Amino acid sequence: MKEELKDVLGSPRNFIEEEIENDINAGRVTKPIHTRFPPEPNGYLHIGHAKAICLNFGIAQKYRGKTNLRFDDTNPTTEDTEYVDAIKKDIKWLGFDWEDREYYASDYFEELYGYAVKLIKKGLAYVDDSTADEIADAKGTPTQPGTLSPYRNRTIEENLQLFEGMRNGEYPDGARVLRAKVDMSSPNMHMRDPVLYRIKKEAHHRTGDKWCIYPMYDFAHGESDSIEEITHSLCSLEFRHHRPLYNWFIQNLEIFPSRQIEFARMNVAYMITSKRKLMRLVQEGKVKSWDDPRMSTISGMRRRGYPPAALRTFCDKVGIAKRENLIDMALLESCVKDELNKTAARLMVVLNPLKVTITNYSEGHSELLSIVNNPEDESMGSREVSFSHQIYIEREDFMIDAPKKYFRLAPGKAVRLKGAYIIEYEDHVLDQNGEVIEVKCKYYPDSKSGSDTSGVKAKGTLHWVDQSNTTEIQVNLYDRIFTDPTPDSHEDKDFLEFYNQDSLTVIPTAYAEKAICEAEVGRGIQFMRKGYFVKDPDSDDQKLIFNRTVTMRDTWKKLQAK
RNA sequence: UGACCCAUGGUGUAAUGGUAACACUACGGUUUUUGGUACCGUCAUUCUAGGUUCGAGUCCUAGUGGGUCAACCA
Repeated sequence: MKEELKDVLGSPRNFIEEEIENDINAGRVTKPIHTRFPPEPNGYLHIGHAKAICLNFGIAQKYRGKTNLRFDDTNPTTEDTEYVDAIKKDIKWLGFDWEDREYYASDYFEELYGYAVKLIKKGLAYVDDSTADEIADAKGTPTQPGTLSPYRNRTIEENLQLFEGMRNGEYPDGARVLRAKVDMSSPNMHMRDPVLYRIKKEAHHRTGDKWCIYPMYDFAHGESDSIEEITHSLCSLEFRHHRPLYNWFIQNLEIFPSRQIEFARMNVAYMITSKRKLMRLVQEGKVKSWDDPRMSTISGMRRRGYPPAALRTFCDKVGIAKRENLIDMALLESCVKDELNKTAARLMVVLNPLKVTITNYSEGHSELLSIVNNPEDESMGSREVSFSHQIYIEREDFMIDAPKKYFRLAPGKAVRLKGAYIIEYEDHVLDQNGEVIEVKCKYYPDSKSGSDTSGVKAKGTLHWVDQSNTTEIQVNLYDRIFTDPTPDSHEDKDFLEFYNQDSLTVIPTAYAEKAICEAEVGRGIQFMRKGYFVKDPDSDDQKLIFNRTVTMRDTWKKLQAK
């Protein structure tokens, strides 16, 4: 193992890789590194899962090992096949492949049952007839030891018979449980005779009615790791206290010694990862669906337009450690912008239009101008954009009384129209309310983009759309969904009190250049000077809808604020 | 009133006993037919107090602060 990985060993990027390399170097692992991603199919994947997915698949990739997808489906009450499909879709979209290793803890129910029998036979497990409350009471508290169950000393034969009776459905739900016989006075609550099996006469999404007893997490998860010969089982910090139990099972069952390593889960400012709270946003109508672009679900971020590559570099840049953290959203957005800057085609869309008439450009005439699609990537070619006597510019790009640092259109000023000509202010028209409804300009015919001989200087460049040749689109402007970076950390307040009422602004009609008709769902586009956008899957031939992924960096806005 | 984990710039991560690095943010500046991008610059006596050592962010002790653990959830 050590020889085969010689080239990747020696530069661990975090404490987990360090531990893995220690294990390899010390000869504690003799097979290729094997990790797993173990979601429970009872909800949709979110940003936190993305981190776990990148970690598990990333480490296996680095050390030339494998990663299993394993559904931790041991609780039929909450789990469903619907989630299985959604989870698989999300992982694939993120760019990872579990190949043929799609496993289910429920596939191991028979084997797990055998393990339980083995523990009983070793005198290390017993059937307990106590009620849930009685068991909880006898458990003690972190500062006080628990007391022994009156059923703790049943004979092996009796336990075997009772456990079989549980499996055969002879007792009602909750009548008995199987518990491990560990240590009721351990300072670690998880070692105080943890429950291994409970009776639940419920249909399971995969095994149907075959079972009426189901294993608990501690018994199912670690043993599944062993069955799959997972070398390193990575989980979050709250499972630290489960580790002694995890190892106790391995030792007493004499099975493959998987190793559990815990890391701090990632918290991102303004994002929540509680399944229950995410569900409330949907149920209480704060968002439209699980994949609403404001949701921190993977499906939400996909619809928002975050490229999978950006999510991967984000998870990578965040790093792995064991301390509490709150990641600045700006880091996520920086990864998104960086990816989109390289890959997104540029287009001009006017969100809030203001008519501009080019007085010296003959009415009825029009021409096609060629504009490059992405200055960062020549291979993306160029497109034709039509130009004529009347165009739209952004309302905010014209001011009657402009401050000195304003580089846009204003009385006495000239600006460059991106890919077209330089125009200069002549006059403007107001309506009865004093609102500007039109600006009249002259253009410099010899200032055409790429062959400018006019010598006219224009400090600013504006995006624009030819009025006679536009496509109308709907634009959804998204902002952060909460007004507080950690909405669920306030003991005295419900997290929904921090719901951002302005998290969605709909622009029913924006004017886009024709090329927008070629936009594809999932492929980010830059609306020049306005931000990155992506076509929403609800679009159809009648109506094109675009979601704002993220805004451009705006130094003018900052300047203005001062 | 127990056990366990953690503590490095505004944020996140690194430095593996040899004189604090990288990224994001913020703030300056250069370039620019996107006020975008790119590029340059500025921003830390490593929670506190002792100790070990020629030398401590790193090891030891105590304190302080934060987190986790008492579901027939995962």
